[in-house]
Amino acid sequence: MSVVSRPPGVEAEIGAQRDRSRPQEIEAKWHRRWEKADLNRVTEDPAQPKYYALTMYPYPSGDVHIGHWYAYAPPDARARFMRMRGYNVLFPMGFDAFGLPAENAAIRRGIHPAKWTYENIRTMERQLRSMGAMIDWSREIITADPEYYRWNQWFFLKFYERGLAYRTYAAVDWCPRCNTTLAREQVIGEGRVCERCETSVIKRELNQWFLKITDYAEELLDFSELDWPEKIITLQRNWIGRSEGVEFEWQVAGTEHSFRVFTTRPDTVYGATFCVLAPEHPLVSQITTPDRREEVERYVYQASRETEIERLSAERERTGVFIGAYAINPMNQEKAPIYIADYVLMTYGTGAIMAVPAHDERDFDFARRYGLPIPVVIVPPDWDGVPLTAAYTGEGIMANSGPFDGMPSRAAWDAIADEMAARGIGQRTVNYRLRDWLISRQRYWGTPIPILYCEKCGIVLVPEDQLPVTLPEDVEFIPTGESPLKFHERFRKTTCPQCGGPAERETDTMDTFVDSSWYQYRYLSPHYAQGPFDPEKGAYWLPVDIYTGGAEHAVMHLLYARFFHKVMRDMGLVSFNEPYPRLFNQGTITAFTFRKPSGEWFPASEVEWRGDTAVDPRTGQPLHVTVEKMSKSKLNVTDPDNLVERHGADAVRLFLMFIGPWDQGGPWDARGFEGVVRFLNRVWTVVTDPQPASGSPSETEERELRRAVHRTIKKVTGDLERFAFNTMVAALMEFVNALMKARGTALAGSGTYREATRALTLMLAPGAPHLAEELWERLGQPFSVHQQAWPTWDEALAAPAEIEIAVQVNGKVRDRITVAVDAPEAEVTAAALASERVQAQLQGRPPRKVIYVPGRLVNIVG
RNA sequence: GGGCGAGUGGUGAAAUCGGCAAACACAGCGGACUUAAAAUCCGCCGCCGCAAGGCUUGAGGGUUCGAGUCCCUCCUCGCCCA
Repeated sequence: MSVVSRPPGVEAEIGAQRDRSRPQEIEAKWHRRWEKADLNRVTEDPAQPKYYALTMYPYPSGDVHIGHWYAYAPPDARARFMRMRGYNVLFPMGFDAFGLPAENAAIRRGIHPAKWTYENIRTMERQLRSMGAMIDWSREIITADPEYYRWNQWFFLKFYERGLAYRTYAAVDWCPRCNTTLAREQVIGEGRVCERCETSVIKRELNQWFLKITDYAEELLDFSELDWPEKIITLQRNWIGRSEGVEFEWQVAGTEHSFRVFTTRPDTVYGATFCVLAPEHPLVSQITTPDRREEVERYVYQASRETEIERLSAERERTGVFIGAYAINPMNQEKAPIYIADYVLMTYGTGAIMAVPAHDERDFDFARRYGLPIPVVIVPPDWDGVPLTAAYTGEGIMANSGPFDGMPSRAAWDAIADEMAARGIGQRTVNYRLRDWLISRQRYWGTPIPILYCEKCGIVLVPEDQLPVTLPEDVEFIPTGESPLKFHERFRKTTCPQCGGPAERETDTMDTFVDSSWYQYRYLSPHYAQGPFDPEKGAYWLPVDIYTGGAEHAVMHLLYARFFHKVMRDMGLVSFNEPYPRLFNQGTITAFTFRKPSGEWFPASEVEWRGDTAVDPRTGQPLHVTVEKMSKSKLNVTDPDNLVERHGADAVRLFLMFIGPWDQGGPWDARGFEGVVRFLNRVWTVVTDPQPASGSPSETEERELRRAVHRTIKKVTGDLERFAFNTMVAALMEFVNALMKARGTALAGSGTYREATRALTLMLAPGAPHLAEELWERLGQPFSVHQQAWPTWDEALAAPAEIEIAVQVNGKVRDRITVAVDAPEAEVTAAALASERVQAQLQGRPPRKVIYVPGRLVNIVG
């Protein structure tokens, strides 16, 4: 069989070299010792500066796979580094334990969601321990614990009291597969699919609970206190979608009716030749003339069956129906026919628009289709007066606009807005794309919404002292798609705390993003009973110093948490403005994914490579290869257990750090893993087996090794600070290569060499905590390496005595000269000019200019 | 259609402030050790060229003494929005 290259994506046989440190033994040994010494227990210590390193907690899907390792090992290394630098570091972990997969498992396999979830959590805790993460497990939170979700309910009551939680009947997004409503943020992309299961969502009209995030829209647009990736900020800004405009009123001709429109282009108001109402607009049924009624009703019905994406699609022909009525343009009193069209949505703005065909693309298409006039009111700079072939949306000079003619459109924008305000026609408003946060979920496995419906008193809050409203355990899971809570009589039927009469509980549960909106506070005091967290602990630990996690949460979790935090601030629970002042996103680990010609997924673990072609070994059929996010359904999930078992957690940690920039992610490919295994073996060799030759090393040799030590400390320190884990590992490799050269020489017996191996061990501790601890012990140093001070460097010792300077002639390197590090400029340039190769290039001409970049190069311009 | 990001050896990548492109690895090639292989250790390893030398960071242009890095146009890919 001609297997040419090793299959990527599968953890192949890693060359059978022995791991010299025997990772299986030492890792188990140090797990026991650390546990016994309670090394990772963190307590508040006012004498020490604190550092709260938070990383996004996982959903307990059942196993820690390579993506979790990628998310947790590097931040753990960085947290360890901060601890060695003298900070009291909190690096907590918990589980986002509510959610649908647990419930689906219950329906499919008859396991109770609680049992499924808690068993998964136990497994994942064990795996996280094996990673060697410095997690203080005494602070663990599990959001499915009543002790936790009680505070979700408490927050809900507080939000309600502040007018930030409300119930309304509305058309909302519904996932037919998950059988629940979704928040707008959970409906993804062009296809408008469910964030969890990728099923197309539909609209349903239901009574639902919302949190009023739009009250904070303006403040959420203030990113000035955030040190976040620009990309996330842009996503949030676009999501919130602030637009400034004017809202004004149109009178329906010959009636008492009127409607309001919102426009961002008041400067084009004189060009409005018709108006469009959303088919759902309440006015439609009242102002449609009898002769148009039949056609209008048909159109309204048709539109109701279309999805929002169909209606908004740019490629689609704009259709609509004239409803027989006219509206009066308040600026020039002209009559404009009123249409309904599906491209106007009831959910955005006022559900009605003025249509300016000359200056809006969609209105232009519509006007052309229905033969409506397209008067130009903003003259494009180079316009020759012929009819427009496309809408002109830029700026220009006003025309056909009464008193505003001749003005630049930008100035007319304000002038018309002011005029409308002065005449009482309308006013400037700000419109947001952001909608309120829909939190009702028609599912069992979530936080019950603490609300009762009483025949007499209406909506009644569950009193604070009756919290938590606990989920009943004895429920039946039937695949009807309805929440089991609906059929649980004892849960549903209760008495009203106000009047004592019969009442029914709300059977919807909360979106799990409520849980994650404040979880960082619960870690501080996970069992605190007087509030969501102990304010004394908060005073010490808050705010979070660094938050790490995936970028996929940009407009979900990260936006909700900011909103939640601002409400908490307004409640007086916290005193600062942002929950996560500093954020760093890691990339996604993807995987090679294979499909048969039939389109069926093919398990990545069974693929055979023949050259560059992936084939099914049973049939010899070539497979279609793509790179996808790891997912069980795509059969491309790699789990690192094999590698961990064989080479230890340290090797897996370092490999994941080494493969590339952490914020970049990339396809998983175990080729290259041997590199870190070899590196760790070499570390073991240089530290435990120096093999000194007799005699004493030269002063230069010692100085060079010392220089390597200090240079490496500087490099590794800087790299860890800026999350450059890949170059940190590279720097350590380089350092070990230097030690490898010193090994076996007289240098290996020197104090300098011992200093170097000591520094190496300390610098290895964040990335490879087990091996570092073992080496530390073997160096005869006191337990624990993780409680040592991070090594410091001396700039003078890190600097070389002599440096090589590139000599360029007209920007091209022609020679290199070696000079003393502190050589004065004149000396360096003189040496450069003296170079034979430079002279050859200059051919006797005097240089016109000489540029000297200290320590780097001399550029001679001839 | 709009916004943002990316494109560097056979491969993963490095170059932190406009200053020697390719650090560190993987793969490959050669050598030492070995009866042999693996492992290990040492060396070579962008492209063209016997060499001298020339060329090279998606393509083209510009700014600059000097551009992977800044600016413009275009191509490809990714993400988000429409």
